[in-house]
Amino acid sequence: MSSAPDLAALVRGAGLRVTRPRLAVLQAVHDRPHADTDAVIGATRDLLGEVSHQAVYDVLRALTGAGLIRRIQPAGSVARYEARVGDNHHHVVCRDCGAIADVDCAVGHTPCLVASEDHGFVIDEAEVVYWGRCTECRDLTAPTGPDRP
Amino acid sequence: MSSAPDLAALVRGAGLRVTRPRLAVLQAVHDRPHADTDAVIGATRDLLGEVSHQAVYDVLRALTGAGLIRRIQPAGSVARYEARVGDNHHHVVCRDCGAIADVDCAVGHTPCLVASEDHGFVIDEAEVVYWGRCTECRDLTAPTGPDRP
DNA sequence: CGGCGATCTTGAATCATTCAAGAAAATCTG
DNA sequence: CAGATTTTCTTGAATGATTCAAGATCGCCG
Repeated sequence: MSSAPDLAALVRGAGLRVTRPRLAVLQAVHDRPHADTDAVIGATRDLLGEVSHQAVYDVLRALTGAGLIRRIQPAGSVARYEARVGDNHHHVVCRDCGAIADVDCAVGHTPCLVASEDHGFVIDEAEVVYWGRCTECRDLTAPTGPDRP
Repeated sequence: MSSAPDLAALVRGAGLRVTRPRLAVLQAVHDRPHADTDAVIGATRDLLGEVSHQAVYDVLRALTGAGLIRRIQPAGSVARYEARVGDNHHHVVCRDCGAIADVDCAVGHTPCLVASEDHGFVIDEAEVVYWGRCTECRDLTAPTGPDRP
């Protein structure tokens, strides 16, 4: 009695069949923003019991295609998913541990959406990734350089 | 004889030993911007004869670490490399064929470099990927929808 | 011209993701 | 509500980019 009915409505509203795996995966992604596939599989099993990893892969693809979740994949990382869709927001990624946090772009609502030269491409999305180091990783390397000969 | 000496100077200047594989890989990346690892391996072999793929992987990592080339990896793509470094430029990526083109950001020199909220992260780079469809792929899907029931 | 250490070769391993075929379940229809 | 139909899930295996590891080779310094 909380968000379960909402999720079912979301799934059905997207033109998808409502199944237990889909509800559980959607719930998991809602609960754990930026979780990778493996984490989603684990969270889904916590909610549901046994689920094949293939089912989770299929569901993630279906939900992504329906626009209910968003797939993000910073360079060097595995696929991650988030349920915050529809708004224009971007991500900060830690170069060391891969941690991800949300940020709203500083430049108005449609940041950098106009490329200086589009080479004939029809652009529909501008994705921004801020690279840096999170607080924890910075603290680890700052005091004593562990290994850099 | 044209850029060979320059490349050697570049490699040495970066504090790396000058080897034939390194020169060839650097040349290959200069010649083919946005080539993936496999293409770089092929181009390198055209220049050098036999080279192990592992050597190319090692070299690409070394050159990337030294800042002589840049690794780019749009979501869903394998690693690609380019020799245009040091300037602030971004990429347009075709959702269908994965083609990549360079673009300079429309917003001044440091586009979106200031995140509205950095969550304590120390940000050192803002990477922008424009997603869309290239001219060819647009022409392919527009006239007659091949498959979309 | 050695010698040391970085770099290349060879060959195998990893691991996220995908492919494939059959079983189970969800929606539609009568 | 049963039956038919199509989608979705399960099981099990394959793919492929990238990495690991150990030994041979080669660049660079003195």
